[in-house]
Amino acid sequence: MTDAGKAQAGSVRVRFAPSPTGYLHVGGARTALFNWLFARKERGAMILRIEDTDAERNKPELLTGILEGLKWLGVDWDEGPYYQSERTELYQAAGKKLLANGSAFLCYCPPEKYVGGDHAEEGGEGTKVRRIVRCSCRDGKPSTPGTKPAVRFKVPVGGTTKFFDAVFGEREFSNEEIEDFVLLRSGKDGEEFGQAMYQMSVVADDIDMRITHVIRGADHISNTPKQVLLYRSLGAEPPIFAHVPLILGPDKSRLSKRHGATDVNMYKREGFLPEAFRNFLALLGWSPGGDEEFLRTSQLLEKFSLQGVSRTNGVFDRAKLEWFNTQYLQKLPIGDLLPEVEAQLKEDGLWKEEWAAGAGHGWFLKTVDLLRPRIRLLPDFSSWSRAFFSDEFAIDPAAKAKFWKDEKVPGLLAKLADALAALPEWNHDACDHAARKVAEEGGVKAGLLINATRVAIVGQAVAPPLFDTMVALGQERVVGRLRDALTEWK
RNA sequence: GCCGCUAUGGUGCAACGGUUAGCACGUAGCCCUUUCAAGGCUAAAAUACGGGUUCGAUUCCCGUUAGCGGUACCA
Repeated sequence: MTDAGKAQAGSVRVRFAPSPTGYLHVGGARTALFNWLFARKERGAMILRIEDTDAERNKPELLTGILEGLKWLGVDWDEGPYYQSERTELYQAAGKKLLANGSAFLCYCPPEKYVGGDHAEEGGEGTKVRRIVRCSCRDGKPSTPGTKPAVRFKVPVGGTTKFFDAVFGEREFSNEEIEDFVLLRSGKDGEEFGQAMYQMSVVADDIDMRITHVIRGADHISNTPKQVLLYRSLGAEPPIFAHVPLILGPDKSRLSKRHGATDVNMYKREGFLPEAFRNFLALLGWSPGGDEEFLRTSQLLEKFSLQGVSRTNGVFDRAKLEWFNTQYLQKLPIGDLLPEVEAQLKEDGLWKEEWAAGAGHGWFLKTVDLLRPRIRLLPDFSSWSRAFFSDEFAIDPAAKAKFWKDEKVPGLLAKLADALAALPEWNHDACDHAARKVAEEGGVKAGLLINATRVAIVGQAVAPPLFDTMVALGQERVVGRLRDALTEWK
C-alpha cells in the first residue's frame, strides 16, 4: 500500500480525478464540487488525483489551469495531487495479479482488429458496430511470435454484474454486453507491458486509496460494470457509486465550446463571484428538496446529499448564473465583497493604497456599497464605475445626447456649481436642497438638472442616486467636474 | 445498429399515489422613481404520447417517441 492508502481509515473518502487533456470544464468543476461538498459534509477526505496515463494526449501545462479553477471554486483537498504517471508499478502489479489468478489473459491480436468503426454492411450506412466482444486469445492458445501481447480482462461468459448507485439506484448489466477490455497496453521495446488503461488504473487507485464513494459524471455509467468486475477479481469490495447527470448546452446537446464558455477560468476572468458560481453550479443537478435556492457555501455544506442529486441532464443557463451573481453582489456581507473589488481595481490599475485602511477604507467601503446594486460583474467596478475611483473618465456621447439636449443645461450647471461650492456642509440633504433650488429658480423640473448633473460628474446616464453620488465624490470633485463639463459646450 | 439512462412551463428545480401541479431564472405588463438596476405586484407558460395497475396517477408498470451516454491498446 502506498502513502495514499495509509491516511485516516474508516470514514468517507472521495476523489476528484481530472485528466490534463484540457481545461477545467464546468462539468468537471461540478463533479469536483459535489465530491468536495460530500467529503466536507461527511467529514471525510477529499483526494485529488491526476489521471495522466495517456502520454499522447496529456498536456502537463494544462494542469495549472485546472488547479487554478479548483482554487477559485474553493474546492480544496486533503491528499494529493497524486499523479497516475508516477504510479505505474501499482497498475502493472494489479494487471499481473489478474493474469496470475486467471481473471485476465494475454492478447496478441493486432489493435485494429478490435477498434470499432463504420460498418455499413451490418447496420446500414455509416453505422457503428462493435466488432468483437470475446477475444479468441482468452483461452490461452494463440501466441503470435514476435508480437508483444496486451493484457485483457477475461469477462465472465453469461451472468450479470450489479452495483449500487446512490443516484440511479441498483443497476444490473448483462456480461454479454461487456467486451474483453484491455487492462495493460502491449509493451514497446524492452518493456513487458505498456501503460495501464483507464479501467485498470482507476480501480487499482481507488482500491489503494480506499475510496468509499465514486462520484463522477454519468458518462461513466457503462464503465462501471467493468470496474466492478475488476474489484471482485482483485478481491476488493466495490465502492458506492454516484453518477451525476451531464451538463448540456441550450440546444440540449452536451455542453461544449461552441455553446460559449465552458472553461471555469473564463468565468473567473469575466468577473463572476466564486460563491455565486458555486451556488449556481450546485443547483444544476442537485436540489436540497424544497424551494430554497439562494444557498451560501455553509448552507450547501449543511444540506448536500447524494439523494438530492437529479438523474436528468441539465442545461447550463447563463442568464440564471448572472442573476445569482447580481444577487451575491448585493447581498454578500460587504466585508466579503471588498477584497474582490480591490483585486479587480488592482488588475485595472485603479487601486489606491489609501483605501486599504483608516478613513480611506471607510470611504472605499461606502462607495462599493453604493455602487454594488447596479454592478453585474466585478470588472464593472472599474469600467462602469470608473469615475468614482479615477478622475480620468470619458463622457458618454449617448448620455450627453440624452440629458444635455435642453439649451438651459449649461446655465443650470454653472449655477449649480456655484451653489454647491458655497455649501458649508457637504451631505446628501444639503446637495439635494441646493439642486432643487437651482432647478426651481431656473424654472425647470428637478429631474432635468439632476440627470444633466449626473452626466457631468460621472460621465454616464446611469449611476447611483445623484446626491449619494455627490457625497461619495466629495465637494471639490463635484464642483470641479461641473465646471469642466461647461467646457464641453465651447 | 446494439446496450444503457432520462423525460414536469423556454430554463433550473419542488410535489417521493390524493395540491386550484409550487418556487426561481427568463419573458410581458403595472407600481415605485432622479437615470439604471434592485424591489413589489400581476400575466402567459408544463406533467412527451399510448396503454395498463389503482377508488385515485406527475408519482408505480409496459410500449412508443425523443434526447443523452457508452459501444477504443482515450479518459
